[in-house]
Amino acid sequence: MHSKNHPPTIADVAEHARVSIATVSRVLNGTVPVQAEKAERVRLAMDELQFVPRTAARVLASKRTHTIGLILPEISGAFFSPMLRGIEAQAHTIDYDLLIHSMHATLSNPHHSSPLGEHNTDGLLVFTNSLDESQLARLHKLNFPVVLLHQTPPDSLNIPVITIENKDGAAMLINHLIEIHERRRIVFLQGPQGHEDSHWRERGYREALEAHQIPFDAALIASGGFDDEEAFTSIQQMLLDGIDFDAVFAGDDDAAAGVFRALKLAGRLIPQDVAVVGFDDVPFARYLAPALTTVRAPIEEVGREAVRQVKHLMDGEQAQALTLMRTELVIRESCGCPPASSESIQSVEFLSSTRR
Amino acid sequence: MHSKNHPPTIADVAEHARVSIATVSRVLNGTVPVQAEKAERVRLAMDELQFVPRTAARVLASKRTHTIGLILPEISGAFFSPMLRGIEAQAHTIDYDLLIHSMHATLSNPHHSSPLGEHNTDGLLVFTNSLDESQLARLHKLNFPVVLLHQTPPDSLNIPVITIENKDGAAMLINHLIEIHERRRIVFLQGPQGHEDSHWRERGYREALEAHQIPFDAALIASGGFDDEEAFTSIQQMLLDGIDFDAVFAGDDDAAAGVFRALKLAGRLIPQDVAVVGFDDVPFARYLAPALTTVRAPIEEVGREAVRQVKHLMDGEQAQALTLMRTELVIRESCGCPPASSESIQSVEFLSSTRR
DNA sequence: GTATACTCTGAAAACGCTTTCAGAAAACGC
DNA sequence: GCGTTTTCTGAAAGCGTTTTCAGAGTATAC
Repeated sequence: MHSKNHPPTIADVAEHARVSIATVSRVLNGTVPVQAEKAERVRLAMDELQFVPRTAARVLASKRTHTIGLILPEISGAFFSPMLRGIEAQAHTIDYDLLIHSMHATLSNPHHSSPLGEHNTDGLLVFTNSLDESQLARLHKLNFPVVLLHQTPPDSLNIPVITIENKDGAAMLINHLIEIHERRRIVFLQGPQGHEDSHWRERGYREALEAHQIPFDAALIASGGFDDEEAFTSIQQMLLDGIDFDAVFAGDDDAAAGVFRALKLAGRLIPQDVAVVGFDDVPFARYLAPALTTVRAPIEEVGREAVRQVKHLMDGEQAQALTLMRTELVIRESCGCPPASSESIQSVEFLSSTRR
Repeated sequence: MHSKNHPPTIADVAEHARVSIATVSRVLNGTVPVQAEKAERVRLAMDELQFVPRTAARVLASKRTHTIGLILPEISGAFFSPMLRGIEAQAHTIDYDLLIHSMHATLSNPHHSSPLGEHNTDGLLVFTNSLDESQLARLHKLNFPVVLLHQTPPDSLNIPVITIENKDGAAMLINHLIEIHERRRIVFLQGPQGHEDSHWRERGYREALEAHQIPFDAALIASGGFDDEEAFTSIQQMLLDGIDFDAVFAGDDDAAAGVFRALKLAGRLIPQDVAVVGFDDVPFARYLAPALTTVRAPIEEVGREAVRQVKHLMDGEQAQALTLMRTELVIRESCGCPPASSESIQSVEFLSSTRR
């Protein structure tokens, strides 16, 4: 027989089904109607031969990769998982593959040509701090579908952005700290250099201060890097420097965890001595003790939306220039509020009904 | 000029550099020496034309995709991020792309042909509970490079596995609970159905019990799903059922978090009333209160090693049939131990030197 | 019953690379 | 100097699909 040990190609299927390869291709893609009987023969042949079309050949011929690329600076932090989850889920729904590329090494070794880009993917999701302006400009000039995550594009380029209401979220947090808990000396821990989320959170922080006539004090600003270790070190240093503060806005939840550790190690009570708030509401935020007051960012939804927008672009449609997702204050205990009433009532009822 | 609006191909470069396309290909891949002067011309032309080789064409011609596929059941939990980090980093180091595919939707819709596999990737990393036996068998028969993560293959197939010392880790935990903290009624929260890590952890749990002549009590086994919500519900139910226990081995750290919540809600003190231990030592484990005693699994290293092994396979070499990574007991406070002495000493010193 | 319009089909031309093959040129051995 | 290697190079043949093009039937309109 023709049982070569090569995997079957479309030609084998065609021969087996006594049709042309064009017809096989057509039933494969459903592009054009095929006579029912022949279509059945083809389907049968594909089954028998265990035919799986070669992606590369398809891509080469059709010029579409059916793949979305995701570029991020590095894979770390509690933030990352929900976001990828959203992206992957949505990509899957629209039947696209997902190619992931982190820049951690590439930056140091720039000659290492990035394989992501206009020929491996139909569209790109670019997380903040991953690509520099010139690279973005090049892709944009090529009219290549790109969507930015948590990063507004350089002025000249109108690349769609998905991001969240950082400023409002931060302001809500700081307002709460000032108005409800009467904090005045609030530390802000900045995120990584040039990180836009951090920029806007700081903006919200400053505006909230200003709105309450609290003068801005540069001594209360430090670097947290959206990372618990860095935040830990920063707070330790502030303590060492004898800087006086009664609250910390940690920049994000990961950093908040580091703040918790530094404060506890130093014997400061949270929230009595120092209130601490984070940002993102990552899964573990509720599990810090005291439970972390933070701002809920719809991380997973950001991922989904990004895929939706890049799909528009890939389909040649218009995409939304800016998608700004609402954030929501999540009050727990690290700000000084009592445990959520619903939970405690439930707790009491639960206890009374179970303790015999 | 010949400034078509199509992106440049190897032919354009060849023309520009006045050489044949074969020569261009050769300097591109460095397969065969090329006269220095010509090579330079080619490189120049590539630069000027901003030439980027089409991956699909390369793949089709060379039959190698330079891509590793990762298949997992779903993207969730704190465990996921470090693992992906390891995989991505190592893939990057050996200059491979990474294609990610989660099965969450595919399972419900099996006709949705999985695009990962023998034609999109040169090798596959398969996380536990992602592919069924028949699919594994097919890939194995094709001699396709596959490495399993946290899952031993069906008997007949000798597919390399990377996993961790679950049984020993669990036993260490239980021994500690019994010997140091004199716990006798230890709950075990199982992971997802058919999850091998869970199986071995239970094995370790049972053996440790047996070694101390503590009878196994089926009432102390419940489902935790490696997930905080599920663990929360399970413990709540046990409390409701009036089951008596003095410790919980949560199956993994995510579940441990859920256990914490259920216990606190019910007013049980950790570790006084109930000791709690987890497994994995995910980043947030140290931030639970009390800090979680757990077992450190080298998650990131598992990812790296998996890529190394699949690389061997892809290179036609032999791979290690079983890679069993050592786990390590991480004693913190949720078992009943005092805060780590090194930390508290440091803390005291720190305090005394900073408090003026 | 013929002209016109559809519907379906196969041949063949891309798609943009890698790789084989054989030849030209240069280097070497004696 | 004249064969014999060795080194480099270009022509051309794939790789396995999709897609265009034109043609063969078949249905529809009159």
